[in-house]
Amino acid sequence: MNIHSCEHFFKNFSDRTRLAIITSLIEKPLSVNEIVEKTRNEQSNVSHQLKKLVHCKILLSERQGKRKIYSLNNKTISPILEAAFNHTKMNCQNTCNIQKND
Amino acid sequence: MNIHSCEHFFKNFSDRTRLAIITSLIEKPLSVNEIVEKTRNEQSNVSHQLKKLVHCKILLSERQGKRKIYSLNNKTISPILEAAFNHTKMNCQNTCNIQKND
DNA sequence: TAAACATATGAATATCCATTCATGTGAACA
DNA sequence: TGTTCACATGAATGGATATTCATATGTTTA
Repeated sequence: MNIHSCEHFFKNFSDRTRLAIITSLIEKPLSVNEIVEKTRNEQSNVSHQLKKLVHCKILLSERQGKRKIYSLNNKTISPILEAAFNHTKMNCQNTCNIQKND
Repeated sequence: MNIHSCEHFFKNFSDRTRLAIITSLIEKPLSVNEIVEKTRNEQSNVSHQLKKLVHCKILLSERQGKRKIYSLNNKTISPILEAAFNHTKMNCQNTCNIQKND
């Protein structure tokens, strides 16, 4: 097994803003403005990052009037988040950690 | 669920050299020199990246005489690679793709 | 214990990319 | 149809980090 450009896929998870966006969508789909408010990032920055996440189909988007609703591509993304969470829980207690309810 | 520094964990997978190192170890554990040869990267670069991978316990290491053998922390890492492979197979046919047998 | 082999490390730099700013596009509603 | 709301985009830049180079550390063997 060899890798060509899977790095592009993983790169989406390796940035604080994008991870914040991803986790903000775990509960339910949100509009851009809702993501902006929930993650407390600039709107243009959020849009830039959303574009990358959609490109790798980590997120799906759908227009609703003026708004654009983004959702997690749960079928394949949840297992990755689960697996990553499991790793950090077992190995990275206080270093690289995903925390609940903060 | 909110994220603190899981980005550091994922960052390990988001670099070509580190991904090459990781996949070079899927089949079996290897020494540094073997990884250098298999991935065709500079020895010092490989060492730098190995350090990061070990820090997040993505790899484990064990000294054998002069050599140091690195192995995948398979219990938790395999599921992540599997899940990522599954995502790219289903969604990123020609873009962000993990390919088998080069 | 000196030499050879194997790996690690620090500093320098070169590259990449997240973020910001300014502005553009698109949809709705008065 | 012009104004407001919602989101996207291009260019510029500042900061992070991969890579390289030179050298250090650690391990074995002659």
